[in-house]
Amino acid sequence: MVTIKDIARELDLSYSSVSLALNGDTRIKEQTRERVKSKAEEMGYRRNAQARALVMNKSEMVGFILPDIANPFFASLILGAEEIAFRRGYSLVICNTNWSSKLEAMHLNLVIERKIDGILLVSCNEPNPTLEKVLSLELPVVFVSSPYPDAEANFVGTDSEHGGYLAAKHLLDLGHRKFVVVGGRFNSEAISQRFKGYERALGEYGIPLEESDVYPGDFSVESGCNSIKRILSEQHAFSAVLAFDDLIAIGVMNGIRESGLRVPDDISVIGFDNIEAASFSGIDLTTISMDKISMGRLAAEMLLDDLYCTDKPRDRKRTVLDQELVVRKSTGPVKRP
Amino acid sequence: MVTIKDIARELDLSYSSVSLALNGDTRIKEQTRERVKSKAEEMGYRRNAQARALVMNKSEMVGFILPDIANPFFASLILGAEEIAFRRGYSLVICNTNWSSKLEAMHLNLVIERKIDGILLVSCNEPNPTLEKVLSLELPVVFVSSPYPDAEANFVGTDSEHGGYLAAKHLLDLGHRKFVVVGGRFNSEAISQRFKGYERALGEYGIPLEESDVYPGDFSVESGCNSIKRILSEQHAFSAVLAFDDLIAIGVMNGIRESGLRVPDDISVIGFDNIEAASFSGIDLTTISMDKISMGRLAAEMLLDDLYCTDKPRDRKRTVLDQELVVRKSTGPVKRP
DNA sequence: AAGAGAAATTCAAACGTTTCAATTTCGAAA
DNA sequence: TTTCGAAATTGAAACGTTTGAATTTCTCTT
Repeated sequence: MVTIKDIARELDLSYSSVSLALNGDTRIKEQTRERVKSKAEEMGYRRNAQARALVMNKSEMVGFILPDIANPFFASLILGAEEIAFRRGYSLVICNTNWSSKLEAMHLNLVIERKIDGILLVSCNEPNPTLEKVLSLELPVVFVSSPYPDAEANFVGTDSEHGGYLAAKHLLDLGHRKFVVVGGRFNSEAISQRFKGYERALGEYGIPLEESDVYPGDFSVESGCNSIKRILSEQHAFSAVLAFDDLIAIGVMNGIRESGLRVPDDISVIGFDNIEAASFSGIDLTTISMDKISMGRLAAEMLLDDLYCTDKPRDRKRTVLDQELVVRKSTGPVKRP
Repeated sequence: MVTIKDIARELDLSYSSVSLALNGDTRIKEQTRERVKSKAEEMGYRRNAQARALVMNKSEMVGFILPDIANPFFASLILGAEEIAFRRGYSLVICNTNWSSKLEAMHLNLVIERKIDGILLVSCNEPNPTLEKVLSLELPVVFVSSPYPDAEANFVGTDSEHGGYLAAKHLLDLGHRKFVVVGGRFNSEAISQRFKGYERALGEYGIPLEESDVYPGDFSVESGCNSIKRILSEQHAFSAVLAFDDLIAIGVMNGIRESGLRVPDDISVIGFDNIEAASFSGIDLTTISMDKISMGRLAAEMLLDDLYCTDKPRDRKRTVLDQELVVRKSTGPVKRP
């Protein structure tokens, strides 16, 4: 491997000169700088970011730890974050926790060892002592999409409670009065808040949400499909489904149709996130929409901004993005029997 | 930051002992090892992977460079690769090229500077001198999904030509004789091969594929939708659409339906990749299926295996995964007028 | 021709590890 | 007690940079 020393030897310069020249320091004579640069080019020199990071105490990498890379919602977040990170010379280290706080902890430790400069985190929000420890470090962390419950922490996302409210309100406006809630893990803060939003809307109509109306599961099409089939087999009386995300909602619609019922004629379904698939003709899912790519971008920007202003007492930042109801064909007025 | 030296001072040991102890070297007395480890724990020591990488000349990171993180096909590849990488102690650095060889080159340079140990690459296959240079390096590279045209290079993917053949053959078997091909960039090797597969199948029926039957575009729903609308407005005579991937195919179906026609009654559509959305009820896309997560896993395994066997003359490896036609409801027999 | 001042370059330490040869310590055999 | 070998520990260099202080080399002035 070609190093700075090799170039120095070749050019009969000290290696500090070479380093300075390569970094465009004007203390080095213009002509020498050029000589160094072209020699470096010629010899195929590539600077060693590790060595650089060691002495400069920053790696220009950030970690993005999230529950499920393949979930289109998170994939969009990554896309936005990667764009900004790359534009500012940073690389993204991606870690998939598969909704496990154990994996979340392992990944946190791993990226910290790697001396990444900051962390974007979609936490699965289970109690996690490692995360506590990390937050007490000097290392900047931005929570994305799902906020950190207690502590003051940087956050970019939406007002999930409000989103949940919007979703439930829409169904109520259509005349629905009996609901089931499908999917999700309740330890996730974003999900708890969505649920609270549902409850608030229903509360305005004096409708309680019983434990038995709620069917937890994974954030996947398969899980949504299985849940709704179980629900239908239980003869639960309901006219509308509140799904915690679009994948679940799509699964629910699959299940309903496979059971010989129609959406929305027999049952209305509303999702959450507005992933691309929600808009496909044939799916046409009513859902709560937000700009996921911007969310990723803003999160990365918030983190990187934090990295630039070193050692100043950083104050906590919060960015809450708009969201809105997108009405498609999966919801309709309740059928009066 | 707590370093090895701090522990050494605290315990009145040399820092080589501490290093050895921390790495579980048996030359250090059991008891000392334990003492060091618990002290490290107590002081909140985290080893510095940068420093380690510098001296060991390996970073235990691999780069994954690909065209579009948010495309579900690629997202699945990442998921599989991340799983294996993490399991073996490696981190994945993700880079999005947005189908631009310029970005591809920039990312290649960046990850090499970062001293990643190897590269997983879904190349956009445009001529790329930087890539040439990288391949001449000692650095292991595995091409994923889309092979490197000329050179002998590690590859994990499918036989795209065969896949293309299967797709076209299916439509021919259904009686279709007039086709349009929608989407994709032809510089991508995988796409060229799919196209060749189409041609071979049509060739068996003596049907030529004219330039005018082919509508290039992006790998996106939107692009597919726009293309088909243009095609329909041109009054092109055809009964079936060969789409280069599922997103395009879904867009095509959207466009067809929005134009008041039916799939497959009026026009049959076949995709490629079998992304999850293809199976959603309401989409039901006939497509060519392959195991994308396995593809990601195998690629990572191939790369990591290469990293372990250092300095042996590595021979080029190829893994070709099976693929199969999945018939759903987007294709049907041609309607005789 | 000397000296001042600026410009250009170099020195040397530092970043936090690993590693292997060298040294010290220890316990037991002679 | 001495000696020997094994066990345990240490020293020192190396990895490839950056950086501020120190030094050298110029270029003018006078």
